[in-house]
Amino acid sequence: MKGLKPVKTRRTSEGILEQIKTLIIEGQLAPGDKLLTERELSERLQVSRASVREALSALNLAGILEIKHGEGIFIKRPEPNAVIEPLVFILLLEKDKVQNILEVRKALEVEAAGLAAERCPPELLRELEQIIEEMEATLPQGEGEKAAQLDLRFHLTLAQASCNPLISSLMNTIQEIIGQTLRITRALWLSATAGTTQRLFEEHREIYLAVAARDKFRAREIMYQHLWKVEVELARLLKHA
Amino acid sequence: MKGLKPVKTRRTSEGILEQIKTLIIEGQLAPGDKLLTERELSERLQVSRASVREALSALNLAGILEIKHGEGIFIKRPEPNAVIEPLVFILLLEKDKVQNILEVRKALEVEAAGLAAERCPPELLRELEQIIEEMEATLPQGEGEKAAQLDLRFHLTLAQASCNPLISSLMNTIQEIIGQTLRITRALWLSATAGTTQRLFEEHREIYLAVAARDKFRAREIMYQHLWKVEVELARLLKHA
DNA sequence: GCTTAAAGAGTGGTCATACCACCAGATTAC
DNA sequence: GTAATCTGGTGGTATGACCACTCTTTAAGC
Repeated sequence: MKGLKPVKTRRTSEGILEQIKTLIIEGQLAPGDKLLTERELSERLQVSRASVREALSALNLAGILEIKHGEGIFIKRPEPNAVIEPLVFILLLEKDKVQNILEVRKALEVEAAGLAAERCPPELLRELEQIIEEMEATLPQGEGEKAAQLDLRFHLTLAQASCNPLISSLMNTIQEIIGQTLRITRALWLSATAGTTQRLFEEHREIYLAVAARDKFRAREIMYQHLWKVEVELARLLKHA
Repeated sequence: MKGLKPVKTRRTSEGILEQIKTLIIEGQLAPGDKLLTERELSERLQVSRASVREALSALNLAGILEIKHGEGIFIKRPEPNAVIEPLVFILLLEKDKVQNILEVRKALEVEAAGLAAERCPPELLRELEQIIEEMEATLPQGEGEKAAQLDLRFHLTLAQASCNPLISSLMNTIQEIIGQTLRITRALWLSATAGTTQRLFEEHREIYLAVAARDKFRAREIMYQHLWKVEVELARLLKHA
């Protein structure tokens, strides 16, 4: 029967943390709020303090709670970091699955490009223009730290210009994961992209111009082609690494 | 200084779980392996069993360990589901922002359609074909439970056909969240989609045909148009709800 | 009367011990 | 030879004690 899941909550600590999560999801606890103390939870739930601590420890690792020694336990504002750590852990163990995360990134970036073309506020459009100008100014220097920084700035600003905070958060998360886990030495990457700086710049500029022209289909198409080429190149590098 | 993070490991249980994770990342512990017992860990690490249990509880929630009462503690094979739970939590907290979730779904579905056109295995292509046939057979019945089930099956099978387990898992999750959180009564939805069943069917069929023809750009384009219309319609409904 | 230091209360953190419940393997009985 | 029982080892939970941190209150000194 689809939709039914095996009953898996069986440890006392699991029951405790499910209740706490439910309170948060239902809005009865909001970020910044203080949770009951360990002793109060223990009393209310009729369980030992050790079981309560196990549940709180798990929620702490999951980034849901912030525990302050001598002060109390506070609800954390959910942030991408809560998703990053498990993802990084998986990617560290299954490095060949980087391709999967790159495809998710491509999906989100193409959508962001289209939405940015629809919604980009003027100040972010100016910021994109400025990034493109800086990219052009650094062309004679070839690849380097500066070019990489500008590339990242461009993509993250575009995600922000989508005016969808979920996409923006996911993009921030994914870019950080990719940055942390790709096992490509800088020299290898730089040698691989040698001669393509001009092309990358032109593609970035075309994305910007499509966004500026409010042409969402063109923005999507160019971003798709741009990232498809990047994926192909990275797949080639990974195969020979 | 970029790359440096505040030293945050300070609780005994945090130190324990970091060591266990390091053993796994370095390959000294592999999925399926049995971890030392709680009492052994307590002895080796010179900490109490309660601290060990706190660490293990956290790793259990994170999907890294599998704890079997009376048997032992085993290393789990990492799976995308470990990522899903924190992501689901974030999505559930921002469920009021359904529009944002729908845009993330559109991004993933369009990418899945393109990848499915490239990679769809024959058995899934046959399954898609069968779903399309069942859709055609139920057309005279109009909207209903059957049509909704077929719609969901179509989209989830397409996600599976992308051969990207991350996309597939995310899609499963997002569909479930959308199903849980959309504040649209069934009657309202059915009345809103009255007269569009034929169009929805035709769009699904065109997506299938594009996938069958291995035309990834067309698959992407039709999926994009399909979901864009759904989003527009839902936005209209939400505004009047 | 104001400032500073100490005390107190409440909080989270860790530990030791005891006992329960589950599981797999070994042993015994038929 | 097979099934039932026993045993030892495992995870699960509880209780109580004490430590360390933080904030508030109170008292002492100027």
